[in-house]
Amino acid sequence: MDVRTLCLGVLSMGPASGYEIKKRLEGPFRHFYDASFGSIYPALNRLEEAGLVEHTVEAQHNRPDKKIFRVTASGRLELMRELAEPPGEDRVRSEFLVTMMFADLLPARHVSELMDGRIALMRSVLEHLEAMDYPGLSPGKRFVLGYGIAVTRAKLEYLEENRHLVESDALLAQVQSGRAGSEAAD
Amino acid sequence: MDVRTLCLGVLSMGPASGYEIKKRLEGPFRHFYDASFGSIYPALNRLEEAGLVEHTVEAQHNRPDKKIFRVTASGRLELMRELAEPPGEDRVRSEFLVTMMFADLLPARHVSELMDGRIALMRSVLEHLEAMDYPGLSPGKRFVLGYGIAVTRAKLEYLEENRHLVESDALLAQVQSGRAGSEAAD
DNA sequence: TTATCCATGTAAGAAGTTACATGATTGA
DNA sequence: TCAATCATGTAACTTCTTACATGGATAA
Repeated sequence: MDVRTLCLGVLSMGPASGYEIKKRLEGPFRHFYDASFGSIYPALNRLEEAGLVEHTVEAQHNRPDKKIFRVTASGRLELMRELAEPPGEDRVRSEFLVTMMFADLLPARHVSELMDGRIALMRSVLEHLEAMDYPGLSPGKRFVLGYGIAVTRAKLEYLEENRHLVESDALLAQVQSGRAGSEAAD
Repeated sequence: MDVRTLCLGVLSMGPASGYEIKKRLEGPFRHFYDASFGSIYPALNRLEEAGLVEHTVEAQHNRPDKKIFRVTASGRLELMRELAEPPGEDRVRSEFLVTMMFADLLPARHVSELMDGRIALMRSVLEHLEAMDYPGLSPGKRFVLGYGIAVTRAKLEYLEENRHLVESDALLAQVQSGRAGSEAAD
């Protein structure tokens, strides 16, 4: 599964331009898949070459024409074929967690600031997700959205309840073992 | 932050060969960062060129020599510099969630099987993580491990309590609106 | 005045994966 | 007998990101 399939999927929910696809990916998708314009536009052109989507042109005022893409019949088949394949493993890359893993190498103040920022971020993500939950969502969207909400809540709770593990303990441990500043400072 | 930094971080917790680094990344790291041999070995060589790590050779029986890497003083400085930078956004790519988003395009039986597999996977991940939680972990490791456990539990609970959203409702909705098989069949 | 939104696209480059080469040992 | 473990490494390839090009309209 790649950006091509993702575009096919988004288009299966309704026609859209490349620009709109990108915007839609910033909705509930955002938290489990991302794509840039630089990958979406070429993906759409390749999908069209393969006959999986087609487009009509809509004129714009002082702007490049808008290309509205639609999935073709064979595009729908191809999407189902792709979705029927066993999904690959999740790929996660969190620089925040890597940083926390090595929190004892950083000044406690810095760790606290990171933690504040992270908690604020999780709160805003949560608000954002909760605001999307209106009646009329497809079952798939509702499921995935609920998943995002549940996971984000768990993260937020965990951060609030366990930040002390990396904020004070690490520094205290250093002080107590007399290593404070011996390697890190200056 | 890339595989180079990650290797530097792993090595800051103790000397290791490339092979061992890979194994260690399959511990608590696994769930928020991944790297293959094809990226680790070149990364180590580049780190060494830059003077951030150095290695000693350990002879093996009928095997390539084992190269044990250690972080140098400037390597530690570089690691701290990297960790001090604001962490980039999390990147997540979950084919499972994409598939669930479009669950209504798939046979309900298939969705159920996917769900069973996913729940089993989450359970084994959870067991695996819980088994790692022994006294003596660094605060950073404990924090990150607890995070993984909390998030995995939340996922597991959500899946168990909400799988019905994509297993029965979607199909029922199709049947009820008389669209069953009109597009998907044949 | 500066940034953001709209709108498409290309080109260069980064980063990483997969597959291969080599090969003995150990366990199922 | 087949797969996995240990052990390092390279090369080809895929995939995606970043930066650029274009440019009017609108909001801060």
